[in-house]
Amino acid sequence: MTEPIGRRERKKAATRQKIADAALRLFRERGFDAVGIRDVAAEADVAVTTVFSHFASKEALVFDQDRDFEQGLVRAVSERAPQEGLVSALHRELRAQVRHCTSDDARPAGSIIEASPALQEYEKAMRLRHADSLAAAVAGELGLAEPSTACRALARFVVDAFQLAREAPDPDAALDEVFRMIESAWAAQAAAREPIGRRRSAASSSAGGR
Amino acid sequence: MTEPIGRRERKKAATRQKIADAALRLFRERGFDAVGIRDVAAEADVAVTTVFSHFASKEALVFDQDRDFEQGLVRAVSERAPQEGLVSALHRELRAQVRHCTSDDARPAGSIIEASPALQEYEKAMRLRHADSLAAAVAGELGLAEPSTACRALARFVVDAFQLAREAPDPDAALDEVFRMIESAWAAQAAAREPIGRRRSAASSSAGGR
DNA sequence: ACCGTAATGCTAACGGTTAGTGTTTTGCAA
DNA sequence: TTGCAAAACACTAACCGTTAGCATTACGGT
Repeated sequence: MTEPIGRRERKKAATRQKIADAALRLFRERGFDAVGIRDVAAEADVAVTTVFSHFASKEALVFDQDRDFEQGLVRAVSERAPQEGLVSALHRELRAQVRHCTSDDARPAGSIIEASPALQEYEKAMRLRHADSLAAAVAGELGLAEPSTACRALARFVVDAFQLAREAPDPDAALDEVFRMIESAWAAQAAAREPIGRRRSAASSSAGGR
Repeated sequence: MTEPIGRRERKKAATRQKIADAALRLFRERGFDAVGIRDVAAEADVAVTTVFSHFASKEALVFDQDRDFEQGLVRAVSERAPQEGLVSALHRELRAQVRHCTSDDARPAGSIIEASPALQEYEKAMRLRHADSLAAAVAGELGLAEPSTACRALARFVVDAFQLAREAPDPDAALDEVFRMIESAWAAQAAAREPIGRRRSAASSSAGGR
């Protein structure tokens, strides 16, 4: 499944890793803003253009492995248990993500981001793009051709919940609190859509396991 | 109230206006990305450094008068009618703002922003900052020393509502829809905070005038 | 062995932004 | 009026992220 790789791809991956390692090391030592792309390239012993052939931007050097977030959200809604509510599934997924981010401080990226306002801005913009993906996934789950306003709103709220939870002193409690609000908001939207009638297979009910 | 201004401040304001006008003219003619700061400076007949002494960035040249949004939100909560609900006041304010943005296409900023993805990113990041101001205002209105999680969530949701409404084919309807969700979310949060007891002077109820 | 191509390198540049350094203009007081 | 400090402005030169252009090397399939 991950074997048919030749020397070429191995070398490419090695170069990429060498760059990422060098960047992380320098960022931790001197801080994100005090390290130039040219420094990273020199430390990794590659050309500047090679850095940009592996990473789209300087910020992408920090958010290298952070594709998990977007994928996690989309999978949480598409692969959830048959009768589990959309919001509940997202609640569980985000609880796991928040814990992974806050507890695993060993991950050096966290401290680097906290030390650079520029990086925090970048992260927020990135999460907004994730919200669009989530909105599309939710719309698909509901059988809609394109995301409705309610889908988009839900997706935004969920991403907001993640960010608010991470900034809060007690992330778990904050996440639960915001998700109570989201749960209610989603229910109100569903009620307005179906005045009186049969419910969809997926209704609501907040996450249980704690 | 706006009189005790000397020649110095008048000249400074004139220079600022001259720069803003020149920038807007060039942006409209050639597009945001095709105009350099050096072009703007030349057109306004000032030095590049002077441009940056009046505007923090190239993007700020476009979002010059857009302090209205932030101020409007804060004033909507602080200067609302005594018995009007927080969410209702914000709903009314945003309805006005959305209409002002969508109808008043004469304002040249709108078309410039639509033509540049970079500007749209910048705008989203800007709105997030506005959410923090709104959260602080809401917290103050509730007698809290610092914004609680619920305040921050409400502020985020409100800003989300604005952006979603502007992107929607029917902005007014989308705004109403998202605000139904927000209203419900806020009510759920209030209920969780006061299990059973007297209500605050400001409760809820959605905006009426339409 | 051969050729197309992906990966990397080097140089130079573009555009936003800033530091350093003067020069003019303005407000204010002696 | 004169003198002076500060603000506003100009000019130069650079820094930094990013990209284009082109040369070179290493690899993979034929």
